[in-house]
Amino acid sequence: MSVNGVIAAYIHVRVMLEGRMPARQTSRPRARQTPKARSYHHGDLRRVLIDAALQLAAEGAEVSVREAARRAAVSPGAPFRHFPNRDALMAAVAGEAQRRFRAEIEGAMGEAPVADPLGRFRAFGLAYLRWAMRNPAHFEIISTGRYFAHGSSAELTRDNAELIALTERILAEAAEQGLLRPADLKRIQIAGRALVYGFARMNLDGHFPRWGVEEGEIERMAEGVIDLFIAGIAKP
Amino acid sequence: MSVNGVIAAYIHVRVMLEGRMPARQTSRPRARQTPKARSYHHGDLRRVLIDAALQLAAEGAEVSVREAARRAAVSPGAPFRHFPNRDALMAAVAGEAQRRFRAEIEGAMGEAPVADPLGRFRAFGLAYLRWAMRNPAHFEIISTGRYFAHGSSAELTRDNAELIALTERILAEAAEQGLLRPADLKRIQIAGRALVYGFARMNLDGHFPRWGVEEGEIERMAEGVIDLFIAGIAKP
DNA sequence: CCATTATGTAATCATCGATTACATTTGGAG
DNA sequence: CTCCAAATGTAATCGATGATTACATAATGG
Repeated sequence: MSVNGVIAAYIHVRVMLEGRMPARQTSRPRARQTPKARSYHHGDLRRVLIDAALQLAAEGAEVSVREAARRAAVSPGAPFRHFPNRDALMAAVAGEAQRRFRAEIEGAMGEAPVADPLGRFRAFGLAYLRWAMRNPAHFEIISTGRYFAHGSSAELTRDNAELIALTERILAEAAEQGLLRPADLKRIQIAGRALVYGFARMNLDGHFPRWGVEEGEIERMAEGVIDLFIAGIAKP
Repeated sequence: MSVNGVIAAYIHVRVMLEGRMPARQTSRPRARQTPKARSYHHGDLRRVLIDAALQLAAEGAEVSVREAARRAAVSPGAPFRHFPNRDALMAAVAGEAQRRFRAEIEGAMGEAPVADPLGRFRAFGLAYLRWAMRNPAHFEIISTGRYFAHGSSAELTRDNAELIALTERILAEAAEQGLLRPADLKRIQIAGRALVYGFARMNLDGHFPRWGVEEGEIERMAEGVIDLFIAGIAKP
């Protein structure tokens, strides 16, 4: 094993152990021709940290700053150059997850007929639940507010308000077209949201086994629950 | 300052810093006449730890084994004589909280007229939500399954199953009396639970500010949401 | 070209859950 | 009553984590 090999192995071990990438370049202090080669500065560490944290969450692992740093092959203190604390990182992660959530829902809404408010309402609920059940860790992060202070992610707040406004418009249309039994619209809106949120969280929090609902039945049950609710608010 | 004074001050500092209560008795190695005086053995540390943890949760603080030990004036390792790990402590805490939750709900149900299934269903939902909103930290612990492995608290599992069976009976009675629109009972049951669970968690997770619902309106909104749901499943 | 700023590293702290070896108490067998 | 074993608490220690500080290196713009 050459001297460089030994050094490389040493670096590898350190990377395995702690994820640190020593500043030492094996040769040529300035490798101009390969700007992609990891240099002392990372490139876009902020972005990479968010992605690493998202992936950690998706794997069901606990999101720790150090682990994200390890995956970015960077020292444990480096993330704090981009986020004042762990919560700020989580807020950024939540912002990204919420963006995807909103995109998914709005995509599904685009396929529902504009002229059918209750159909759109149903599509909203279904898209909401499908995403929540297929991205449980991300849904947890954006909904719980346990990982960072409320409102510390402007993106999350904005996208959330947008989704609330969307259901508000849909229900208003349904009411205008005389599709609803008489009831306070805000109450319907909140009840509907509580229903899907509660269903998503029952899944997330592992309640369904004790309700005797098998894994494969959950999506069908979600549909049934939404339909039950809509039948309850719709004019007979 | 006397020598004993110095020792007392030293002890005090250690208690302040780490919450440890040294075994050293200022005199009389065996104080028979006061069995309550803290001796080397604690008496019922297990119980005290659970209560300390419950109180920590109620204060909104993070529940840590060390902090519970501090409050019990015991060394950081002592709790592990009673709980194999942190999760086991949390499971015991959850068991205790769930016991209170069930007692509260069954108490409220006792006041509802037996002959009115839908009224009992409504009372169940209201009691559920009231307790959840007035004991947010306890509700969080018993519902989330984030603090300990599923099913590691037999008490929690049993009480939970009991509550599920209760709503099942109530709905069956309602159906027998012809009070319900035709629908799958299990679907109604799960939808109802998702509704109240979702509402409770929206409150817990701080969603209501962004829905424009003030603190004082929440209980009224809870009532409205439950009534909306019942009106939806009841035969017109 | 150089200085200012941005970004990463190294070293260090306090806290936490957990484990181990040791100390003290308690309770039962003889 | 005595003595020993089991139960229970203490002390010391480990590894992981979030966080902070001083320092090193790169990037940028006048």
